[in-house]
Amino acid sequence: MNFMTENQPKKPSKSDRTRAQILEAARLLFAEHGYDGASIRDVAAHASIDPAMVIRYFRSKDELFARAAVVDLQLPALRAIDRNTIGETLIRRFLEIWEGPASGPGMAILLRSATSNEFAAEKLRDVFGHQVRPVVAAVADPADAGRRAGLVSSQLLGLAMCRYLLRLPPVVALSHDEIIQNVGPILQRYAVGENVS
Amino acid sequence: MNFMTENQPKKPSKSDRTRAQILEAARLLFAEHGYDGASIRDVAAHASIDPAMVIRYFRSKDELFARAAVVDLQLPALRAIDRNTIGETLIRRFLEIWEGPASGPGMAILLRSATSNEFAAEKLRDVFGHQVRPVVAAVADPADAGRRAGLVSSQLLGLAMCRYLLRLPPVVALSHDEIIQNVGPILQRYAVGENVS
DNA sequence: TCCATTTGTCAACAGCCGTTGACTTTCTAA
DNA sequence: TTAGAAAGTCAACGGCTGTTGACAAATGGA
Repeated sequence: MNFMTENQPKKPSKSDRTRAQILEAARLLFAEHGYDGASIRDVAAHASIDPAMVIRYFRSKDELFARAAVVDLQLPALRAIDRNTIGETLIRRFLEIWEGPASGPGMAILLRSATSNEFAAEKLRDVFGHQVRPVVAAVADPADAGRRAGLVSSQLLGLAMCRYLLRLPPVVALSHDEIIQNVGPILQRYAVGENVS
Repeated sequence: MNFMTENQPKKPSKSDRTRAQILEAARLLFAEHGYDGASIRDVAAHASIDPAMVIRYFRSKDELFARAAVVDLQLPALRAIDRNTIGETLIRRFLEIWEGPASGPGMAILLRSATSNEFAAEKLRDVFGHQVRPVVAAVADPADAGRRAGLVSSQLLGLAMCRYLLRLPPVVALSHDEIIQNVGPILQRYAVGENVS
């Protein structure tokens, strides 16, 4: 191990390219077939590499999944949030995350496996706690932030499930504008609207 | 095969009990660990039976899953629906389905596996098309029924995901009343409220 | 050029899976 | 009581899985 090049991003050595190829193939297959459904042999074949190399570069399938399941929602900075348009802001960002050209399949990876893989579930709860919750907390009474963020997440995860994983035809058919105009106000209400008990 | 007793519910023969035990164990394990996560050997052990018996009674794992994944939401009869309270009606029924003492784990079975098992996904789309959609169609313009039912389902599936499968703490902590009062109006709006484009 | 490190190939391992068939035990009807 | 069907047991199969170690090729600095 050459520890000197550890922090120097100068070296795009051959191994780095292979490593990236494996990770890209893994992200694609994990997103499409879930943790159990995507075998190491599948990933290797998709990256035109030997299965043993996958283990060499990432120590195990679990570690490969952990590396592949990194999610950064890049939600707006807390200071820049307008509480009057938080609902629309969230649903627009949601569409970028799931359909935007620059976004990877990070959320699909987590959501696809979260129902049958405890690590993925924990990671998803983590995304909620560290990325979604703070945004809601910035516009609502902190005492309510958890409940409000939970309701927001239930709507957004449900929409993602129906549109991208389950592919429920009427939900797939919705245009971006329809989604924004129908779901935006709901998120607005969950985040800062009237609430109960 | 004794075809004469086929339609006579008189005979609780030994085999019928075993068959029921296997099915119950299967429903429990499929609901908890998903299709891939629940092996036939697990089901057999849980039913205190030999794995070969599972195959004898149900011809294959796929067929066992198909028998276990039967869902009847028992939504209100179409004629009996009040369009002014459809939102509250739906969310109350939702809580009964998922937490009521008489309800089985049917929906959990489907939802747990729908992200990585195409049969479960298709079955879930079927429940939407044949059980949820007609109810919404009974209270809304039939031309909009699909879209409206889709939005309703996105909220309900998302809530189920967060509360029962992902177990997001703030969503688990919600009381029945909180859920009814927060989500009910949303479903009401999706089902019969103002809509766009 | 030469050698050491890196990168890649190949075959095999142990384990779990769904499924099968041969066998024994238990029950039931005549 | 006895023959035959039903119910249950057991060991094994082929296949796929993650993972490993021994070996070969390629690479790059001296």
